Amino acid sequence: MTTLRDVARHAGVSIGSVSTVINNTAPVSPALRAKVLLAIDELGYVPDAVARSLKMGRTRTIGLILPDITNPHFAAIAGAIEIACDAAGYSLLLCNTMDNPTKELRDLRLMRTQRVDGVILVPGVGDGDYIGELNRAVSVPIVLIDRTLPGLDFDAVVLDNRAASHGLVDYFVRSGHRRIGIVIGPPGISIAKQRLEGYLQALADHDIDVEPAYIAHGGFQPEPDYHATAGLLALRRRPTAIMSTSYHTTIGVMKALLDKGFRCPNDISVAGIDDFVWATAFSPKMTVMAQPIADMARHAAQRLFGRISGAITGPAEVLVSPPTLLVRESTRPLVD
Amino acid sequence: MTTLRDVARHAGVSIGSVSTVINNTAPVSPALRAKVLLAIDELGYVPDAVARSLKMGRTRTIGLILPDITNPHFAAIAGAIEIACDAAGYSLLLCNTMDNPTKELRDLRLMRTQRVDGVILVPGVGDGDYIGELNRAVSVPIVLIDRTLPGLDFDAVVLDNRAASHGLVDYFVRSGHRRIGIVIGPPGISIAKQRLEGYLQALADHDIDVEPAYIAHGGFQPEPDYHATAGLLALRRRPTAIMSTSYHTTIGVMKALLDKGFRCPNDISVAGIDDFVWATAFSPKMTVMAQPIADMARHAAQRLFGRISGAITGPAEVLVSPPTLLVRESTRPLVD
DNA sequence: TAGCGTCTCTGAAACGTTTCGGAGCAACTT
DNA sequence: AAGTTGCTCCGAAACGTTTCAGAGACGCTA
Repeated sequence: MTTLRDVARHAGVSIGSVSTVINNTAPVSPALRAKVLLAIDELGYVPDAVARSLKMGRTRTIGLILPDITNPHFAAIAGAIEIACDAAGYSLLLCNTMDNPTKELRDLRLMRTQRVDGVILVPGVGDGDYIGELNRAVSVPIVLIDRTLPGLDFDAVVLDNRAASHGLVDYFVRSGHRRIGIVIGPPGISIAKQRLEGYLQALADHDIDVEPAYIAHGGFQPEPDYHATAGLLALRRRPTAIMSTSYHTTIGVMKALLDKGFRCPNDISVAGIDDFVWATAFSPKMTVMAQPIADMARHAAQRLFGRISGAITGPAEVLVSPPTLLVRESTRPLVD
Repeated sequence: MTTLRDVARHAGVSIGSVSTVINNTAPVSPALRAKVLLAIDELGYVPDAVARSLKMGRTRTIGLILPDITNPHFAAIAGAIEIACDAAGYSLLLCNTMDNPTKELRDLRLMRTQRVDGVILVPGVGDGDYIGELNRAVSVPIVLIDRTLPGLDFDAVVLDNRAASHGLVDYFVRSGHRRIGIVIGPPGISIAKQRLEGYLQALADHDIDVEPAYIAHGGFQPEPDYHATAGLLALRRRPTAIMSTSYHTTIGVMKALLDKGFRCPNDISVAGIDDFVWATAFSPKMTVMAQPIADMARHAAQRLFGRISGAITGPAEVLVSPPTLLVRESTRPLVD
């Protein structure tokens, strides 16, 4: 590995001068610059970010901690953040928690030892203990995305989850449905809680009594949500419409319908939260509440960069993004 | 940020002793250990990986460069590699090339300045220039995954692409099809080339003449592959079966069928390469050649770790993994 | 008692940068 | 002619670790 010293020696100048040329942090004579550039080229010198980070006290790296990169929803977040990082000159350290609190804590600590300049975090189900650890664990700016945490003032950018499920219920009701089921995730996760609240509020707004059996708890995973849906379908008076509350949930729901022999939308209407490229490639094309996921991720990244640079100060802000209803073919008006 | 020095001072011992305790790299008295551990705890000291990396000459970080994390196929790779890294005590630096050679080169260089210990790379369409740069750009072990590069001896783990498309054609022929179309990606990418070869070879093996019009070139992206498929469907004597050669391609193909009013498999059979969770959640459930993607990724990671540690030496090896045919409902025997 | 291992621990050098006080020199001002 | 200013460039300190030669203390043997 060739170092600054090698370049300096080869060019016959001082180490400091080479550094100045590389970062052009001060005016230098054309002659010096030429000599240095030539030496760099001849030796194939590449600066050492590790040494640089040590000296500068910052790594130009941010950490991204999310539950599961395999989930297209989080992959979309990761993709948008990577682009933002690239544009801003940051590197990206990726961690997958698998919704495992222990792993999440480990990842958080990793961020600390790795001295990242900031963290973008999709928090999992953290108990009080976890939140304390979180506050302690990281001494750099954090911005939350997608999910949020109670009693924590971090910058955050999230979907208007209540509006999303409220809107879905509204749409169902407008189409004549009144027996509306929901497949929802674990209540420990903020979005599950909020999406359920939106559902309940919407029913109340439409003067529809809540039927507890219509609320099926899954796990935001295809498998448990499949079974949750199966439960809904086995009901004597089953719902005429089901709302799915996440990408993975939608897979579970649709799989259950297919396996149990229900046609969608003929026998039952389904709408979900989260859009995806293949939502229009198969039958039925899915009616969904789409979230501006790329924008949200971009915004989270910008906010983090602002915090890091000090351009943004002041109290934490949470940006709530509005969802968009995309009516397609998995839903239809209820005709008696 | 509290340092080793702070801990040492607080515990009333030398810096070196603290280091030895932390890494227990030499025997120390119980008393010393206790004092140090207490001080670490009281000060909330966290070791600085940057300084450590500088001193040790390695970062315990590997780089992952792939075309598009948003593509579930690559996301699956990333997920499996993250798990392997976590288990082996490595951090993961993620880069998205978007199949842009310029960006890919930039990412490669980033790996070098970041002093990662190794790189796992899904190479894009690189010309000769690129390969030279690649060799020069990185001085650490590289292992290729998914795609490969001509005239480059890096460790690699790839699918048996010829067998995958050959097997798909075999299956179609066994089902009575003889007019078999293919939607294929850009020939610059190794897997596109190999998958096309498998297709051609299989046709030859079955004594079926190649119909050039049945070979539709897309881009391994939903959009161009949609149009490529539309071209196939507009043929006077259109294929009775279409094989899709990637995840994104399958989306394009199925979307085209849906939009153009063809029912699958009734009007036309479709089978693809790459399985995905939602392949069984919608209609039709897709017949696919699945690849053992998680195993492949794990293997790539292990191979890289072995190269880094020096446990693996010798010439580059490429591991070719066999695909598995999963017959579902997007294909059916041809009845005349 | 002197010499010698053994066991702990200390202190300093080194990793590759950035940064900054100051040296050297030429061109001005007075 | 002496002093001042401005422009380049140099050299060394510092960032937080790891590592290693060696200092001290202790118990043993001869």
